[in-house]
Amino acid sequence: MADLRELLAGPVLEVAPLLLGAAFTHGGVTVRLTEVEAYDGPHDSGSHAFRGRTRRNEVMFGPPGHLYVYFTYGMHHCCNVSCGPEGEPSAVLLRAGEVVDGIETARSRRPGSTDRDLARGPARLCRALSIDLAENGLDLADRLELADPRRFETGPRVGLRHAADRPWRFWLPGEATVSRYVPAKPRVR
DNA sequence: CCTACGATCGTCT
DNA sequence: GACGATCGTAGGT
Repeated sequence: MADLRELLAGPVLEVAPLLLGAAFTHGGVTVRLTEVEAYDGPHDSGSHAFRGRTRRNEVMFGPPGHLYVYFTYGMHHCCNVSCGPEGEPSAVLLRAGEVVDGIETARSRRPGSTDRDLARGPARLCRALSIDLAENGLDLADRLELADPRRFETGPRVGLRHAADRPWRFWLPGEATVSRYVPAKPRVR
């Protein structure tokens, strides 16, 4: 198989579906990715990198194959795989997966959850894998085992106010762990 | 099944 | 000072 970093250096819309079915291991738990979203740096008003480089998003500008972790809503972490050539701030958000190894550990991190929901959703996935800001910038070589997704579907991204129309969410058909589509809530007041 | 709401704080303006 | 690439709970159908 070609070098992981080389594969991830391609355009984000080509890299995103490549991650479907991939096994991602961290913190003693392995997840098989079932749903991801593409974020295309400066061309994408939904991207954290749309207004340029900041301290938070600098991993997106670095080499491909590294983890970009951010903290949101005062309580949740979400993680992305940086991709595209160095200097181009694109990334793929890991939205959901199926726990395929270390399930007892994952259960202990999310007490009361059903097995299906352990890594269903970007913040739950980070919780199941014990990922927080300490993992920002982590090199994913040896943690990501790419599969060969023969078939996938695409549709609008979840929960964004801007550029919500772009069909840049990718998922494996028929997977129980794929989130239902929830459009962003309009602001009142 | 579904929709509505609020928690809570780092980041950027 | 405003807002968010979310989630869990509450309550209705």
